[in-house]
Amino acid sequence: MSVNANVDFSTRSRPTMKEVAALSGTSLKTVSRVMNDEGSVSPELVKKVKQAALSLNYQPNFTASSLRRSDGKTNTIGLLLEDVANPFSSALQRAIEEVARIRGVAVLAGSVDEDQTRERELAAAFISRRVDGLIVVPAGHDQSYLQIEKLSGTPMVFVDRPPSLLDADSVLSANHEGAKLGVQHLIANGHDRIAYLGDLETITTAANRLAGYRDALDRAGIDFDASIVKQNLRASVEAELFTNELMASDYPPSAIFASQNLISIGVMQALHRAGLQNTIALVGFDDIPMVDLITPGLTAIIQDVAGLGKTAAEILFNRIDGEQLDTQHRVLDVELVVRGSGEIQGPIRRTQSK
Amino acid sequence: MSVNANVDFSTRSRPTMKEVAALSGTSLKTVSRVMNDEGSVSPELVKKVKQAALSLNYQPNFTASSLRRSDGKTNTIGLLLEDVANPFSSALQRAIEEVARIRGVAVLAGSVDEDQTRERELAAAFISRRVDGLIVVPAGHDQSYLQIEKLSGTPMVFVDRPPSLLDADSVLSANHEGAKLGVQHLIANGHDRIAYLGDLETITTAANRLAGYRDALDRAGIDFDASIVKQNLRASVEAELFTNELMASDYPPSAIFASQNLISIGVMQALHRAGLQNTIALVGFDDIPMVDLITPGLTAIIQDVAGLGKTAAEILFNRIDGEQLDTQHRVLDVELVVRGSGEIQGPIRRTQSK
DNA sequence: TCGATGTCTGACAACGTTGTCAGGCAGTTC
DNA sequence: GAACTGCCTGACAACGTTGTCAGACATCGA
Repeated sequence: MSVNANVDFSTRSRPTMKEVAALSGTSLKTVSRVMNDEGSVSPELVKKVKQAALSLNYQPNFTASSLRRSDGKTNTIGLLLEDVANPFSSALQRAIEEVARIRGVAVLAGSVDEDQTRERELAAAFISRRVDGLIVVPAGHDQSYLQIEKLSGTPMVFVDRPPSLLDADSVLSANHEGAKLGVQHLIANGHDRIAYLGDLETITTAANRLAGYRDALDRAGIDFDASIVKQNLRASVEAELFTNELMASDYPPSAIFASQNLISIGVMQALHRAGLQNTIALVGFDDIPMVDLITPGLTAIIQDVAGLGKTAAEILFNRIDGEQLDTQHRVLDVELVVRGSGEIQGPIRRTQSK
Repeated sequence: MSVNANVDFSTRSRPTMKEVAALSGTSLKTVSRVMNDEGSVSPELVKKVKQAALSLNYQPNFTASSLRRSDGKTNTIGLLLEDVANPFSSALQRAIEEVARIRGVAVLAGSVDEDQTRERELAAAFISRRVDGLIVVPAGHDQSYLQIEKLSGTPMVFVDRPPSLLDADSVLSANHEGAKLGVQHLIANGHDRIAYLGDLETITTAANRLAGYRDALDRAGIDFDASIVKQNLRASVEAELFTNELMASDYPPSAIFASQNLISIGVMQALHRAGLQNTIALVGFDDIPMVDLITPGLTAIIQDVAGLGKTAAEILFNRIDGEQLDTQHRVLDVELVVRGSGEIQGPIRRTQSK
């Protein structure tokens, strides 16, 4: 029984342990032991089995293995992202992949597109594949459908937005604080008429940022003026148009706070086209890639996206390892990065800072 | 035997068909039939089974199912990308996801980071999970390790770069043609001293772009000058530094061709800092997000990234469906987008075009 | 009334692997 | 030489599902 049997791979289906056992003249179980480096196999047999496996080009079937193993782990996790193509989601995915890779865990990722139905479908697709855990940027406002799944033992961590109607771990950015910080920065630079351009108001993150904006105004004794606040802007173009409206109005603001990067882009576009980029101050939430080619640079509140992903992954893997902690709620600091657009002076002279 | 039995989920492990069968007073096989909508089950039984499944919150185990099913499909594909976080990769991922979603196929994605070892490890990780197919942006220069896998029946499609030492489908952009087009555009605008700043020369794509550059020069009768050609630039900063060097040299070029977006950014940064952005012409390969905020805008050769992903996914799924075609080699057109930086006139007056 | 036909159902084996257990064998101890 | 130990090996069942097949039952036609 030669180990170097000439095998025609082209007609062969994928070999199994059974075939490796037959070729090496040993039993299925011994092959399994060798493949899992169990150590209780004599060196000669190990060698024979490995040769046979090599000559058949045996590839272990991890799905069969995880079905049988007592831990039942698939070494696969699922990611529900807003849109894998947007920079926030893909940076998150990358950070999570980094942690997963060290543990030999593969990552299933999918885009939810702010659609509740897709969120549920994707979650179901991942669950039916028995992922060891889920990391979710929720779109809908009801994650109770995951309750039973969580009780069935699938750990899950929410990122960027908290879960609704479900008690589960979350890792968020300091949205309220960040927006407050940005608006206070504008106030400190002499502005008291600051527009707010925001995302879909149903997104918790967006709501928190608006609250931060209001908080900053309150503390400075500035009245909230609904006429210079616009939410539910879904694209750069919408932000651009509203900025144009603002600038054409009787009493335009001297500064703008943009709650999100697509909105910052729209505002910048409008200001540049109107030649107002050095007149109207702007602070944006979220960074924009390559923003330093533009003058003035965008003063921005920057999230630690990699930190969000890494933290979420670490919590998830701790849970997967069986750690029993109370529900975790982490909030990561954001940072104000000064680049010029936020330091354009407003009409009011003050020495106050922070 | 009530179907509405009160079950304590918190201590329960995930229910199986067996339990659903027990609760509904029928057999395992009948449950299976109901779950797969096989139709040959009487309406009353269907109802009973569905109620039992619902009350236990039964979730099918797709991995067990695919182990047993005769087609053996996991309805999962694997993506080997350069880096899930870069815009090219994530746009590709998104386009592929779009096609996969329609078929109920989930997507495993991982970053290879131009590292051969990671490429092989990731491929092995996906193969051991028995993906139905692979889409690969190869990093190494030897994909022969996938030969046996391909013969074992796993379809695979290469994107952006062709496979080496392996006969397999590929979907590429017209890199040679695109670079040629860009350089010819500069020549048509009066330039005859055009620098070339390029990526790692070992990447096929980069090599093809350099060849396109040389081709355009040849056709215009311009000599190749190695002193204004620099390859292996791995970051924007390196491109920026080399641009500075070029501009400080005795005989600086009047135009630059940047073979890739990170390089374009570096060049733009250098030109802006030196105040030369309206003096030195620039054409870049690949688009840059939000490039229209910068003046002059970047004239660029733009790839149809979504098209690459969609085409690759379609070829892959055709193979998965068992289609037996010759190896496919698709090349997608690229487009020259005029935005200003490439139309800065050079020293030579010509009326020649194309 | 009988066999033939069709519809629905369940027992059983199987997918590729690992957990459990018992058995064979050599070495050690009394 | 019997009893014990430890090491190595393989038979068997099991993970959760689906393919195969045969059986139960009802219906139909002659």
